[in-house]
Amino acid sequence: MEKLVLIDGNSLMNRAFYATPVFTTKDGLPTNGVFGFVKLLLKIISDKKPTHVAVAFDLHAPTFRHKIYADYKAGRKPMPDDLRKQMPIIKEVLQLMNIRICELAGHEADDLIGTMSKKFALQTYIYTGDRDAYQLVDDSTSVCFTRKGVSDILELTGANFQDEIGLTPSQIIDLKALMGDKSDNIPGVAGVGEKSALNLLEKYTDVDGIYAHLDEITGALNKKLTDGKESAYFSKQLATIDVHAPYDIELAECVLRMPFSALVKEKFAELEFKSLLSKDIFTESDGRDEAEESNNLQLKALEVSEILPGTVQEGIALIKAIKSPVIAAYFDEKELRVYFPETSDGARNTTEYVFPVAMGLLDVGFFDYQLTPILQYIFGGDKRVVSYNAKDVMHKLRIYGIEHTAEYEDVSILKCLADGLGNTDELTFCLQYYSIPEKNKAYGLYYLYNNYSRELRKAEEKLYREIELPLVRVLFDMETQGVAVDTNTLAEFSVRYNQEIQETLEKIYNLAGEKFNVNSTQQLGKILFEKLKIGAGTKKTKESKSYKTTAEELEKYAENSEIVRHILRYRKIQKINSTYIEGFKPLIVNGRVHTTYNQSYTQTGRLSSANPNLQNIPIRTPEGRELRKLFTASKGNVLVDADYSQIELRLLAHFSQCKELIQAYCEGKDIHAITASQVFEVPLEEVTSQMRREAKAVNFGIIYGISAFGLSNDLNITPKKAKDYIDKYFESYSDVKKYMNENVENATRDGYVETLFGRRRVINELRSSNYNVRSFGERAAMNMPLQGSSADIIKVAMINVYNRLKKEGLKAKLILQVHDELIIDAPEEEADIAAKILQEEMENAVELHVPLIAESGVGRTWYETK
DNA sequence: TTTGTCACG
DNA sequence: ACGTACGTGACAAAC
Repeated sequence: MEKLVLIDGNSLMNRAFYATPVFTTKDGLPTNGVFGFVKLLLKIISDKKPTHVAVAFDLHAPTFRHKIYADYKAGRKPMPDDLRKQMPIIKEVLQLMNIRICELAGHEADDLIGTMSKKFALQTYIYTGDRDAYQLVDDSTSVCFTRKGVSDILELTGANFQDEIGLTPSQIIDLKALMGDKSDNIPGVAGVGEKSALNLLEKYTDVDGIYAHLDEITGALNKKLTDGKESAYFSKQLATIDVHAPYDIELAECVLRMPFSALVKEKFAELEFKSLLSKDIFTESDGRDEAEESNNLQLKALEVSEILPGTVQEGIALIKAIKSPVIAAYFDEKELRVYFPETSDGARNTTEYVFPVAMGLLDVGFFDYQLTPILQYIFGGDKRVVSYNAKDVMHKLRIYGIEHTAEYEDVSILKCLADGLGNTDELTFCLQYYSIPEKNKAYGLYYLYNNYSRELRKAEEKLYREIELPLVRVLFDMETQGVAVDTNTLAEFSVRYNQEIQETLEKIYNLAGEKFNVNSTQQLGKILFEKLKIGAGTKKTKESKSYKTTAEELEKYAENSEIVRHILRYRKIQKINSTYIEGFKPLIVNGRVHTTYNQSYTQTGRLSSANPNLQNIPIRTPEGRELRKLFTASKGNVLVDADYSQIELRLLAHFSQCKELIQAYCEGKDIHAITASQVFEVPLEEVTSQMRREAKAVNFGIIYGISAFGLSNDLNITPKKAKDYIDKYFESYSDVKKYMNENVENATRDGYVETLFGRRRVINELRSSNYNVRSFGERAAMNMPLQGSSADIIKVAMINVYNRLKKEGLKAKLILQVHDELIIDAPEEEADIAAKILQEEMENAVELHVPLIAESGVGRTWYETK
């Protein structure tokens, strides 16, 4: 059967660009958008097997919509530079592929697609990330809408459209006519949003129907519709895709010719699309590259063999017979998938085994009880098991009561070390990137494990084996242990805060003369600056409607305005209540909260903490700090806490080899006071607390990759004055200046920076032609070695503390990490030894040119440890 | 899903 | 002439 695929080139390039990690060729040309687009195109071809393909693009020229509406798409952000550069490349690739490109001055890609879909009478699939195309769906035309970047595709057909969307295709136009479209700057009817638009369409079918029955609609909505009638019809006109565009094209021009010529392969090689070269989509080459052949073989889909519960004994036998020391195991709610590289007779295994999981046993566990022995054999032995997130797997096994003695490999962590970017990707995304069939998840894990392992340099290998992998178990135990919460105090706080929130709201409503949602920055801005006119206010952007209402901004009016004082108070207690009181309640299990540490997310090597985030519990204000009373030691225990003193500044002294700083730290001097004395040119004895405070801000600024504007903002001084401070600082500490300059220089040359232990972060921004983007890259380059080395060091300390507590047979357990702080939950009689261990291991985690100092405290609650 | 705000190191 | 401090996560509103 003949099938036509029509692609919205601009839309999918945009999606692909944002969904694909940034990477460039050796020459610094960004290619991620082209790569993502080509991947998607190949996937579409293999999924749909079309006989005809065309890709439509927008042209820059104004369209007929601009002619009737000058502001059409006004205010839309311009295409990012890095994407714009890729548009000619994709067109060149398409030309080489002999795929028809469609463009027409005065019309958008949508119009050409609509026109072709109506003109050609064959089954048609439209691929786009733009919902406008929904209106084109009919019995022979489907719209395939890309979601989550491009990884997920929603196919809307004439048959399922109504069920999926709740409207008919033509009602999509009416919907837009009513609610407008911000991104295209289509006005719609003022005051009508999605909700009322949907209601209206359900009752009256379309815009004509609504206006024919306007008398049945009452109240404010009637007025809005009456006032907005003209705008509604005008918007409808703008929203309607022109399916009769004057575009002269024959179906024969769109024939898809496969395989692609060797020129396409050459182009892919030039663009460094290595994973695409092995694909079976090119004309026969002269067979010169044997390695490519074998690579191709490896990437072909494996057989998938299902082991059903009835034959579970076979499954067990299979697992027991595995020879390979390394096996890959993937499992989720639906299935357990296993791959091992070597069969029992020593041949390369080409089968992936699947154990379907019976559903409907969700309470006890989603594993069919028959799977338990299989999991036990996999994870209870002495194999190395490859997984994507080992800690997560360990938790699942813990919940289902399976002993897990296996060693783990963690592909997510490997990936993050290998590519020097924080890892935000899911396993399925990584598989796509390497053209591994989605169904071969276990084989994919094994492939990725090998692939990323090979990519690691010595330093990263060491980081992985000696720090990240051992840390997985430490974090697993910390998460499992959890932190005790004083639920009585929590209940008291809850009552108190809810009461004060109500009282404060009353006062705000009274002073405002009306009720409104104080949480809404939009409403708040209007009340303060338009109704009450407490001052001019600051608009966030030039033409934006909304005023800035940050605490910093409102403070300016607080002295003269009672309502502002109440609002600031409301903000503060509402934040505390929603995040740290009400927000915590659902996360308490048996009186404890169990955070989840993400080990492969940040760009610097730090951990992050979520559900709940225990790394941002208030401390900076006395009132917020009270919340730390909620976090207590277990019964009969105390909390032992230690935090590094100025670890990042010490690392700066170490890296820069700055004599003055090193000496100051070796002698245990007050570094901020010394900085103050240098910057303000006064003897040390005459440094005031104000001067010390400002010098402290300068020191922080240095760590962040200082700028005069940043510092001036922080200290509320002029940029000029801030620049003086910085100049004075660098005059006094010229080694620091030299270090920072060299650091940025090297980073710009190499494209990455490194920590003490060789953890890399790739910073593509350094090569941007945009000043702001580049400046950001430079600051990040200055900061990462400091923040990242600190993260490396505390990880070492955590592993050492963990091992020592174990070795010395103590009951004390590590329970929290807050970047430069560790907390142990210890029986009272172990408090002293735990504190000693903590301090020793933190201070001796690594040897630097300056001493590392950790200061410890003990208390019943987190509040008391300081 | 994105934006604004605010909590931490 | 531009518009920023570095790194995170949670909540509520708005899109």
